[in-house]
Order: sequence, then C-alpha cells, then structure tokens
Amino acid sequence: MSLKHALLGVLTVRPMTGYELKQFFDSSVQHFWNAELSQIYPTLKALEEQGWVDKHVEVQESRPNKKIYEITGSGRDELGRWIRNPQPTADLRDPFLIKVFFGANLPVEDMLVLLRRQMEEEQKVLAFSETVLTEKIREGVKYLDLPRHGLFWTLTLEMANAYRRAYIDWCERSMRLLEESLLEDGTSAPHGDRDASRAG
Amino acid sequence: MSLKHALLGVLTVRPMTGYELKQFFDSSVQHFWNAELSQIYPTLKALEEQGWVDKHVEVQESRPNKKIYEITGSGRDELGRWIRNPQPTADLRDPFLIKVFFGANLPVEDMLVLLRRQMEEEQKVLAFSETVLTEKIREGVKYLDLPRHGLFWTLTLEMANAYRRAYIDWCERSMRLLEESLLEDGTSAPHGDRDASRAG
DNA sequence: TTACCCATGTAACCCGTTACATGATTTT
DNA sequence: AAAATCATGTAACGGGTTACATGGGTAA
Repeated sequence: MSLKHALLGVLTVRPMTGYELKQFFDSSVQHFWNAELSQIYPTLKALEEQGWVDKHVEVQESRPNKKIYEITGSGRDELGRWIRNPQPTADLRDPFLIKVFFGANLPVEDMLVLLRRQMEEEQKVLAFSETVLTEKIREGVKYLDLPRHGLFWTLTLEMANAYRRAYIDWCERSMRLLEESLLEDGTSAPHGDRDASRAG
Repeated sequence: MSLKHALLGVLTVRPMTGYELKQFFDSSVQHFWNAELSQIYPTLKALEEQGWVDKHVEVQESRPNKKIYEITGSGRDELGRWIRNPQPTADLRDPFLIKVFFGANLPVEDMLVLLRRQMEEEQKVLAFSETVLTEKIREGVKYLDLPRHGLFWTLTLEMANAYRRAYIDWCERSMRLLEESLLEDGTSAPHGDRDASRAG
C-alpha cells in the first residue's frame, strides 16, 4: 500500500484534513495517482495508530468537526525509509494491449479504428497534461512557496507525458504496420470476410 | 475485469485446461499481464456459467481429471464486442513516481541514487524483453502456426519496450537535471544537511 | 430550487495476491 | 532425496471503487 506514504508525503507540505488531502491529490498527483475519501479516512486512522501522524480536532458548528493531521518525527523517518526502499518496476497492465494481442480475431480495418481512437484519447490526455496540469503545478509551487518541490513535481509530470507520447507514437507506428499488411496481401489479414464477422 | 476476456482470447487459439492457460499467459502476455491459477479456475467457472465456454472432462488416473475449456460462438461474439468497446486510457500508477514527487524531502544525492537504481532495473527488464520475450513470441507463432497473430503479439511487446525506453530516458534526463541543480546553488537543494537527515 | 461545497464516515463489492490443501510422476 | 511438473481447487487478506448515509451553507 503506497497510499499511507503518499499521505505522509502530502502532510510534509503542511497539516491537513482528510478532505484537504483529497483536494491536494486531485490537483497534484492526479496524473499518476488517485485516492477516494472513503479510502483516505480509514488510512489516516491507521497512520495515527502507528504514530506517524498526530490529530487535533477543530470544533465546528453545523458541520462535522475538522480533524487536522500533522506528520510526526517518526512519520518523517518512515517516509524517508520508504522512499529509499527499492521499488520493483511497475508493470504495464493495460487492457487495451490485451485487445491488440488478440487483434487477429477481427478485421484489420476494425483494429485500425481502435488504434486511432485510442491514440486520440491519449492525445487529449497529453494535451490536458501539457496545459492544465503544468499550470496547476506552477501555481501550486508558487502558492505554497515550495520552490524545491517544483522540480520534482515537474519531473513526475514529465514522466507521465513521456509515457503518453510513447503511447501515441506506438499507435501511429502500429497503424502504419497494419496498413502495410493490408496492402501487401489479402490472404494473411482478413478484411470484412467471414472469419471477421465470426468474432464480432 | 479483463481476465475473463483475456482467457476467451487465449481460447481462440485452441481449447485448453486452466493449467495450460496459465502456461500460455506466462509465456506470452507475461510482459503486460499476469494471472494466478487461483484466479483462473473460478473465472473459467464463471465463463462456463455465462455460456462463453464449453467444458469437457478428460478422465485421468493418479491425478485430477483434466477440464478442457473451449470457446463457444457466443464467447467469440462477446470477445469481439469487448475488443471493439472503447477502452479508457490506462493510468500510470507507479509508486516510484510518488517517491520522486516527494523527493524534496531528502538530499539530492539520495534521489540520484534512487533514479540510477530504478533506471538499471528498467534496463534489465528491457533487455529481457528484447531478447527472451522476443524469441518466445517468435517460437510461439511458429509452433502454434499462427502467422496472423505474430504481428499483433509483436506490437504489444513493442509497446512494452517503448514504455521501458521512455522510462530509462526519463531517469537519465532527471538525473542530469538534479545534477545541474546541485551545481547551480547549494541553497535550494539540500545535500547531507539537517533537513535531509530529518526525513531519513 | 437545484446543484455544488464542506466534512465526516461505513458497507459492499471487485479484483488480485498469497497461503493452504492434495498427491502421484518425473527430473535433477 | 529433493525439487519440479502436472492438475485441481479453497480461504484469507489487501487495496481500490462505488454506493450509501448525514446535513448545513452557498452559489448558479
């Protein structure tokens, strides 16, 4: 579970409530991580039980009391320990690749449509990342006055962008290869024939 | 759940037992998907209940009977339907990026070590992919006599490789940027100072 | 008046991994 | 003698998503 440590990480910025942590997530690590409130609240409880955060309650009227969490010394130690710990390489677990893997089951034209659509989706996400998210990070660094963090935040966004670009390139190359296979021969790649309709 | 459809996909190659499906997984989609037997067996049961596969039992002595699963017409329909269905872009959910995101909490030197180690791991995986896995696919296509599948199988491996290469490049660029930040000034990036030991 | 913001949570469910259970046969 | 292969499964646990529950204040 990395969520515990992700929360500890955010709490190094400043003490926050669960609700605020969620907002921070949504506006910062959104491009490579996500967390729901229903997961954040119990996790904060666990962090408190382990002594990695302290809680203090701010009483409110006409809405639930705020529970403000602050990282402790042992919390910082744990975060540092975790960061330094070797991290196994993450594997690509993308259902779209399964679809491509079994692409021989349908006509090449259909696969071309799929690849184009997927590429366009990736392009949208990339464009969003290069504009909105980039700006969000710039603002965040400025607003929170954390110049040292800016570089690292930018690096993670860069990785996400590099991934999207690699994906888009791959879609293009794949489409080109499929188109070539269409031109080369009509026997090895079915287009709109019986075999095709069988799997659709 | 994509496992159902991944299994259907493999069963288009030929009828198999759960055990054989696991072997096929390990030697083909391994680079971007994985499945345990403990998950495969119940899933096959579910596929049978949905009428997407047929089961026939081959009695054996001195070991459990083989249950051979074969994809049905409705199974092929379902597979085609699923493949054509739009697939949301997969998100990068890599704990290593969280570590980088909060990299400002420890000395730049330590982050350089982390990046180098991660890069080397990715290089190992990539090397394995470019040699062993590439060969496996070549053999698989030949052995199963499925020339049309070869192209698609190669494409998925190419995507996995492209991802690893992008990752490696990103590690290199990140290390270079961090090194520059070390040279530029000693104030904005702590190296071995109090702040550093605090989070370690 | 409808919808969103604040602020907390619990419960159910889904998917995946790990551990446990059985047990003959074959290879090292 | 030990380990891997064949061949089936169940149970427990972990982590994440969705749905459910509450309810006042504020903006469209």
